[in-house]
Amino acid sequence: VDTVDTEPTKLDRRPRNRRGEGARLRTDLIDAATALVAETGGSQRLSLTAVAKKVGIATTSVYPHFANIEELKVAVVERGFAEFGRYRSSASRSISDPAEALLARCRGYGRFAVDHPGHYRLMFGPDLPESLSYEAPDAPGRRALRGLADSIEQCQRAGATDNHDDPLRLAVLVWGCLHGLVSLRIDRPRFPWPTSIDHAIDDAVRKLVGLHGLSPSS
Amino acid sequence: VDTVDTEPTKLDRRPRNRRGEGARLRTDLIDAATALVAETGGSQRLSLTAVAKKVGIATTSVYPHFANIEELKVAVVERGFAEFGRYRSSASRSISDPAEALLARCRGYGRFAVDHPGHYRLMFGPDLPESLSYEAPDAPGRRALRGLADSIEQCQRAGATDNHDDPLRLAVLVWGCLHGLVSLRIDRPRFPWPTSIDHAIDDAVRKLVGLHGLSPSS
DNA sequence: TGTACATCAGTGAACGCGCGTTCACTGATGTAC
DNA sequence: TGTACATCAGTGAACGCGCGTTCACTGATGTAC
Repeated sequence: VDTVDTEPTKLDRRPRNRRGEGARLRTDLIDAATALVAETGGSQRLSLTAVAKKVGIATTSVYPHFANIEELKVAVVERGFAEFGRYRSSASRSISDPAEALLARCRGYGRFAVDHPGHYRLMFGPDLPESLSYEAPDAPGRRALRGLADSIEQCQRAGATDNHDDPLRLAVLVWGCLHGLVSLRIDRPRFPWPTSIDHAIDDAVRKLVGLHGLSPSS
Repeated sequence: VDTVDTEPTKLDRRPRNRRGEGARLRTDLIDAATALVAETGGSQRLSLTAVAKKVGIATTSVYPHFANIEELKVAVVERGFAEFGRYRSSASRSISDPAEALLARCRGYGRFAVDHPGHYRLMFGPDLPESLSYEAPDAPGRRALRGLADSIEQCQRAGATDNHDDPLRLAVLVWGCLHGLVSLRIDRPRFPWPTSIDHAIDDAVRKLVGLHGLSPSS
């Protein structure tokens, strides 16, 4: 039997912001949406209703901050790309050899996907909001790709490979393969993968870029 | 102004099956679900309601044939894998050289994905029904992978490559890369891809398997 | 050859859920005077 | 120093939509007799 005397309080209702601090709710909403994407492993369950419930406000209170879910998704994706960049740059920090740096950055790519599968699917899958969809040359995905091409070009200049194709073309190829390797791992976690994701990435990148003379163990 | 005299007929209502032919509705439902997956480019809009509407029956009439959407999805996916197999085998038919056959089958893989993006996403994405999710060794995806490994092994035996790694391990690597290359093409159709999908697949597979001595143009 | 009836192949109404979106509103609080 | 009030930060009710699922039902038709 429930304790009848407990008043039917609206549970987890969020305290109202002070005057002038209404913008806080905006970041709280992005936090909640980010958490929902992480929890549900995708953007399927990302709805204004679910986000409002998680934050503890009325659904209608979302509207002053975001006109629709799409805008909220964009904010989540932008955060995701920022974190994605940190993964890759921190992976190659303090590595001077360009080939080792390239491999480390690619492993960082994989680690981000494994750590944040929901965000990865949203960022590189079919649900990416229109406004970020790689059409603008300064879209975050395009910038990441240019970074990969730069890293490959460094390898070519340092003589770490005999492949002198267009670095951007090579980068697109490497990107595609990385995407497939990590997508399958996060979407088929129970498949008996014969090697670790790091090993698979190393193997693929070495072969695709034609890196030579490196110790084959990572 | 509408012609008022037209009775409000339930439009597109499907004629009732003859007695004993109730099973026809089952295939009609799979047809409709297949069409919906093809139209919407995924399984998002695949619902009992939508399928029933498309077939022209009451929603409740689906239940005698499928207990839930999951069962319907399974039927759609099984059809998809059958078609997928036809793509790959017809691509390599009448090719005797094992390396050329491997490349042709991989291009067939890509063509299936480009021709049927909705099915491809369902078959290789996170929405695959549990019962088909690659755990059983005889799951259709597992059989396709073994076929790829066989094709690679033929290349090794014929001396088309110097790589003598475990063919299954190589096949998993190639599969991952193929998956990424085609997934990005179908999910980012407006990206300025520098090469055709066929060319990208050829390039990647040659490098990953280490094929040599082939005319580099496909 | 006729007819009763079991069965088949569905229908229709109803319910609750989560969702997006509108509209009028409320109550606290900073600030102008 | 007090107070009126504009504005800020949200609320609550309501609507229609698509969805899954239940339940009792209906009408045609093949078949047993």
